[in-house]
Amino acid sequence: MNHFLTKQRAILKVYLISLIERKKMYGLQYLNELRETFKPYGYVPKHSEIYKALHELTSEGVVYRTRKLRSEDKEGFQEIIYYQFTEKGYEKGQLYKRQVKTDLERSRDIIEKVLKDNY
Amino acid sequence: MNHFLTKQRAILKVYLISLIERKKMYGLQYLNELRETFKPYGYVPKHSEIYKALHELTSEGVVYRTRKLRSEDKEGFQEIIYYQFTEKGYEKGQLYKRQVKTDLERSRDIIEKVLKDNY
DNA sequence: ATATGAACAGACTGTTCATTT
DNA sequence: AAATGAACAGTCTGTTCATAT
Repeated sequence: MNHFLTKQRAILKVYLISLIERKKMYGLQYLNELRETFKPYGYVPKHSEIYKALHELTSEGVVYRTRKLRSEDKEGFQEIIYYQFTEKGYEKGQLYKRQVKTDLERSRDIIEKVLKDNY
Repeated sequence: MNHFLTKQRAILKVYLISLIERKKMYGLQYLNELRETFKPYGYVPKHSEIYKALHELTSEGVVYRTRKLRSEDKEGFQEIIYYQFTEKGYEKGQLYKRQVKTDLERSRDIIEKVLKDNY
């Protein structure tokens, strides 16, 4: 494993864990949240990335999915999928976040060093 | 162009430009320098990355190559390739560094935000 | 073993297509 | 149009192979 800067997938997963801590949401809601989050930085997450991140958290046993039918006024029934922590999910999520934190700090240190060394 | 964190190729090119500003060197010398630089961060640049970065700087007209024969005591003649700025190379290099600086600062801001938002 | 380079493979991310309501 | 998902394509990086001294 060669380390450079933190991968975007890891960062998205950290945000998703934090969001799931607060509120049970579904895919496109997370997408919109995260697009708002990164708007000032010119980074626009793609929907496939969010879904892949959610799928990973699911297969890693951090969260589980519940299908629900969204009954809207006009439209019919649209199936949406909510995510929440499994029994051990919260702890697993915290562990993952801690690991990524170390990686983020290392990345920040690298960037600081690059700026210091070259400018 | 979607922006997330700065790519390692860009960072290596910035370091190479800075190194070429100071001293005319050849490929594996840059590699060793950069391995020392990133040693504390667990990142070990690969030789192919350095060569690709040098090739890019060459085809972008920032540097040019000069072949020299290294006559060592025991060994025979090993051809090595030195890099130095073209006529407009220094300026081009500075321009590139400025562009990457903006990107590095944005990346640092993103990482700071991720740390602030999730921990 | 040092030095350079290219070919190939794998990982990561983005774009497009498919399906349903 | 909103929502989910998968397939496919492109890019970036790492590993391996080739060549020469």
